[in-house]
Amino acid sequence: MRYWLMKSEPSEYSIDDLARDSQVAWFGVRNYQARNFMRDQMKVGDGVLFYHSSCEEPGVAGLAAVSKLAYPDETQFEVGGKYFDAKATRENPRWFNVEVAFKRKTRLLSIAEMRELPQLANMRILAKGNRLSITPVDPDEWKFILAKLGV
DNA sequence: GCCAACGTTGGC
DNA sequence: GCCAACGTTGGC
Repeated sequence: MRYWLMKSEPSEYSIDDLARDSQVAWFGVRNYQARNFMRDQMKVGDGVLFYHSSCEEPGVAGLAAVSKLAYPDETQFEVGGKYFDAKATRENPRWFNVEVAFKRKTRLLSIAEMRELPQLANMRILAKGNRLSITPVDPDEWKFILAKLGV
């Protein structure tokens, strides 16, 4: 069992949206590293920190879990769509997505607060210039964050 | 296979 | 809205 942090812009899809939907396909990822995490490493049951990015108060907003193994991202085939990829074919898909299920909303653990916690100093999300939308989380970091959030 | 140019990300 | 950092593209 592994742990992950997944970014989403709340104006696009927030923790409240996930609470409403219960489960969501994590489509639209167009970065190879993030794709590889989903395709090669994420397993059903893995823990997910749901992170709000590009918003007024960025930070961890809730918890989710991987609920379905990776499969080809349907949006790569949608001609004219935002996520269309002309080089992808059904026989040889390029992009994949897992699905994640809602666990719970938490108080916001802001990036500012995270930066002040030495236990989290090595998190990818805090590294300068980090842009990866999916990053692995250490079991120790996961435990610490859950304790911090009183979960 | 190099690398400059370009587009995107995302905190501030 | 700014801009640093990064990934991708494409000419050579």
